[in-house]
Amino acid sequence: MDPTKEQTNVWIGISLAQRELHRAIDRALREANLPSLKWYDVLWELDRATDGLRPFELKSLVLFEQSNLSRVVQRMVKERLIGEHPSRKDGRGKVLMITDSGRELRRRMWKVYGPLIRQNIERIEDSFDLRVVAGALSVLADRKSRKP
Amino acid sequence: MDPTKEQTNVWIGISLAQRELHRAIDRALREANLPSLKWYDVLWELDRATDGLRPFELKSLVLFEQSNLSRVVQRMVKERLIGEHPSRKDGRGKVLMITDSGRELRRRMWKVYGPLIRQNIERIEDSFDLRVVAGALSVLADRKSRKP
DNA sequence: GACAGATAGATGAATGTGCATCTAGTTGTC
DNA sequence: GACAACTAGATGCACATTCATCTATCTGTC
Repeated sequence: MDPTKEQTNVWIGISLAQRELHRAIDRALREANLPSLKWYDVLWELDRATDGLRPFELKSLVLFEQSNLSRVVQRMVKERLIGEHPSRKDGRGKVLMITDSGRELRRRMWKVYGPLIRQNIERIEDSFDLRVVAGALSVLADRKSRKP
Repeated sequence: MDPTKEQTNVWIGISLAQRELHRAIDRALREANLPSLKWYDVLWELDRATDGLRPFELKSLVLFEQSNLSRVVQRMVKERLIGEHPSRKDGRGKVLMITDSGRELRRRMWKVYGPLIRQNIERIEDSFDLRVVAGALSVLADRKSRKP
């Protein structure tokens, strides 16, 4: 059945806001000679995960396509930002760990990325409760909460 | 300066929700042998604009890169979904108009797209006010409201 | 009205992305 | 323990996207 006008507006809002901000951030990173947002996502998740992550785990955190993640990882390994170690538990798999230079790159990227998040999101803070907005979005991002 | 935790959560929510829903919708369209969401966006804007649109106007509605829009339009013209007419007012430009078969394709796409919007967004409706969420997002999507 | 800059749109080359498919290893079931 | 079904990850291919330019036209200023 057709969505309501409000439902449609939420979806359009998500689409356009993401397009606009993503582009602004990626542009700023590029201008600072830094890699793109996707690499940041990977570095961030691996930096948090103290025991490393399997690619399939990483994939469900960052919501990349599997084939795409596979190639991103290859490039990042080549740049020595992350390291690969064969998985002890699963002969098919490997464990990804961030390297020191990966950690350092993430920090440098954050110096560009962080302020842009702040500048952009704080524009709505006076009129809207960020916790409400974030709460709604996090439900939508969660595939598991979808009905079958 | 660093963003707050809530600011970051909003941005992450936008990113992940968009990635997840966009992929689900594009997949459903592909399974129904229909073109991707981007084409829908173009068809929709041209269907609303009774006098047609110049590519640069369309671009600021759908937030595509100019070079990309230029090629998307080329493909859609080749498929006879939209028509090009030289602009009478501006020798550099052209005016895009949707064709009947473009209108019809949009209707068929909506039959897949619409229900997916509904199913996904209505999941948050009980807990959140959609007008609030949409309002916040629309501010973020609007480049003009950004401070310099 | 001539010229400098701005704007509309197209395009070559490089890169990214997605789907389909492949291989290798794993888990269950009998 | 053998075999079928499943999962992790890689890769060929086609296509989409981006950046950097380019051309043509337009607009403002003197």
